[in-house]
Amino acid sequence: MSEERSLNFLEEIIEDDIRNGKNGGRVLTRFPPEPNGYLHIGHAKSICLNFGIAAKYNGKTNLRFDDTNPTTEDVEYVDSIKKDIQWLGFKWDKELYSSDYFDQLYDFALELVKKGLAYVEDGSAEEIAAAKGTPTEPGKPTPSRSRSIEENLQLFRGMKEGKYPDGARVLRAKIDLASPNMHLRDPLMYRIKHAHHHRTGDQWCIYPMYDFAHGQSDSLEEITHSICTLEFVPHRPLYEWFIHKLNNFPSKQYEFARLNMNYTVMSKRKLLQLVNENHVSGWDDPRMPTISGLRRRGYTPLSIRNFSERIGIARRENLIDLSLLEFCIREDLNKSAWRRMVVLEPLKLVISNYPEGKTELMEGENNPEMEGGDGFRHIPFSSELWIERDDFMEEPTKKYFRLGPGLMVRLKHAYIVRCDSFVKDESGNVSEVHCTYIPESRSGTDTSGIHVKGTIHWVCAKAAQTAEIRLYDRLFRVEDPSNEDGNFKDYINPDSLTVISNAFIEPDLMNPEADRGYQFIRKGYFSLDSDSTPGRPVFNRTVTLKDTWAKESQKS
RNA sequence: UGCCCGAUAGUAUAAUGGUAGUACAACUGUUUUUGGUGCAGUUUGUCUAGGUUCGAAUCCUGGUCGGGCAACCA
Repeated sequence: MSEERSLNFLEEIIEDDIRNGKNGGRVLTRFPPEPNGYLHIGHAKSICLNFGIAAKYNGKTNLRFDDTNPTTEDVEYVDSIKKDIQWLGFKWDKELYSSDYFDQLYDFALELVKKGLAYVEDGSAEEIAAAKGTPTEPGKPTPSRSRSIEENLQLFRGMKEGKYPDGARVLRAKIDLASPNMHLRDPLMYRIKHAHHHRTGDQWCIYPMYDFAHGQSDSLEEITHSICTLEFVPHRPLYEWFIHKLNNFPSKQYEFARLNMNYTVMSKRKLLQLVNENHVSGWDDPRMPTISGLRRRGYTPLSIRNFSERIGIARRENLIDLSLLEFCIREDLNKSAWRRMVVLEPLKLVISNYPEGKTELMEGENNPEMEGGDGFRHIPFSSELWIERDDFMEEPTKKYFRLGPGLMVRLKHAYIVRCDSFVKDESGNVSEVHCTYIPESRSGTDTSGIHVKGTIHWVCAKAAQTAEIRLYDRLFRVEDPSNEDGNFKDYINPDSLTVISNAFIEPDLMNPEADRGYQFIRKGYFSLDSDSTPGRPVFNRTVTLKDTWAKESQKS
């Protein structure tokens, strides 16, 4: 099942650890989101890595919500995160919360205070920052730094008991104010926040900071490999300092480069702005790089897992081509999506030698990539059809294989027709194309001996139903909106959404399956949107088909 | 200009001192009742200057370039 692939650097580390009998060969990872937003494709990379690597080495993965900041977090996010991970196809071992450890973390903090390794700081945020120095100048101690252990104990307990207002005091680790690593200049461990927490309610008014809480949570769970992104590299000495001073389980932190993708943004802060300022309809807008957005867009879990595998894991900054993601979903959907015919921009085609009241039922396989076609459906055919407007040219160019005066095409699953004439309306637009059909050329029983270069899709005008179709394009006009001058929102693509309110669909599509991918032949992959109502389907375009003709015709 | 991380085709990612490979993208050709898919092929690369070595993408030194770090965020 698994093909040969060289190991990434984390797998090498783990195989080394197993070989050396570290942790008795046990592998336990964790995925630790803060529940303050929806998961995006970058998180998917991390999820696939953490769950994938554990599974590969017979280990397990915990889901731990890093919920140490009550003012930004909410159960709405907890629920969406769980749903997204499950949808991607992963099962966590334990569902845990940093807030479950608040008592234990408080005890750890007391222990450090008692060891003289932490102290209560009275200075304001500004005073603390000023005393920290700069990267090129060492910091200076604040008056609080020399407090006695007894006094620290009393003040820290007072903080917990709610004796002080927000911002009045903090607990700091006593490390090294002259360290070249800014994170070691007596980092904050606890701050006062009289805020309601989504799980612990009003039980606490002090909350631990990330650097203190995260490592000790890893330790408490006996996480063996704590994998995070590159911006935490400078935090690692601090991660190790706390574990060492508390003599806790020695979890190890490893870092990899986060995912960046062109034509989108990937930070929660920016995604939140797009939602709050209504540049998109919500976190699950199909243009968003969120997992919920991709799901609604029609992406499959498999395609996202394959994408995560293909982009690789390394420690250098990257900007992945959107085209790779698109390749992954086409690859999956080509094999599974049911083919249907839909006309987005209609033009009437009249077959003059076809009996006027007659209807035939043509057979169309669901998926030609599958053995036996994955079943088939009936498609009504009659003398009047809708075809795509750009499948007719009044004055065809050399390599145009579609309809034009005198030209012949195959109507998919039906007959070959020859264009005899066309009609224009008052404003000069082509309104009807008149053809004759070749009766012996019917699909499957073609004895005409005629070979045509083009095949076009169509929908029977009498039997056609209508649907709303939403066409999506990239959300931003530029590859890396975060790195352009000015605000990233200045680079939003104004044409990222095109709505076709009345496309003609073949009748079978009036009963679409919600979780199925469809390929609208020659147009792209589509999936049913949750805005659909009975009798009024709405389809999202997941991705276009590759279109070498569009490329060719744009050249000239 | 303090500390840390990094640099291999357009984009990613392998090669762990011994033939620079793979995928996507781009381009050819071929097949095809989707200008899709499939198949075959082509183009494009080790940041730089030294050093070690029979041999360097890999090890060492200097430089250049890119990124990160001074939140009571994670």
